[in-house]
Amino acid sequence: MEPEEFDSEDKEMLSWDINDMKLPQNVKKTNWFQESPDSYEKHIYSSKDRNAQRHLSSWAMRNTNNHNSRILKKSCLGVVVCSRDCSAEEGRKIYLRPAICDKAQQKQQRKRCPNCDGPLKLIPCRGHGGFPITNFGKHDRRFIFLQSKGEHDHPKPETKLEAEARRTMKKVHTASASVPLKLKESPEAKIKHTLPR
DNA sequence: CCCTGCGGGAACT
DNA sequence: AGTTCCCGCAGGG
Repeated sequence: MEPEEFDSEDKEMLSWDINDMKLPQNVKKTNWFQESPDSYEKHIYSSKDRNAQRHLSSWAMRNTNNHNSRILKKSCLGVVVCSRDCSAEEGRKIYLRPAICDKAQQKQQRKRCPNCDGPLKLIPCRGHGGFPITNFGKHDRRFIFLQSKGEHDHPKPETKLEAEARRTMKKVHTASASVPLKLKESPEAKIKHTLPR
């Protein structure tokens, strides 16, 4: 590394904070979208970047209200692991993506490890002074500013796509066996010609 | 079903 | 008054 001199614009690129009233507008090059910032990081993306728009992250992040419509805040939910710490082939561990909404999360807790069928366990994120990592995003004119605070202290869960794939997989599995199980619980649901689950 | 953003309200400082 | 968490709602996939 040569001691390069930073011109004022470069400094501007590095020194902004999501809370600044004025964010840099003369950005030369935006970052390619990076899915999973691990630690204290800041990125500037084009406002056209769909991934950046959704703040897509391999980490399971849940929206949290900071009563600031300009800045979106999200916090990390951690990762779901097998409580037996089992290993799949080649020593791979089970790192499931925590469900985002509470209802789905409770349902998820009752499920079992896809590998060894043991109980699952949720490891909360404590990477930001003992609290979950937070991500902040601000859409400003031509750019999207994303900033993460904290360093995840747990393994990374499956990506959203992997988690989705897992769910639809299961659906296929159960659909193949058109079973006459639980016929009892259907008080009002009559001849609803819909798919089970 | 589930994800995502929004915003009211409560609790705490 | 500022911040953070909890919860339900609406839009969309």
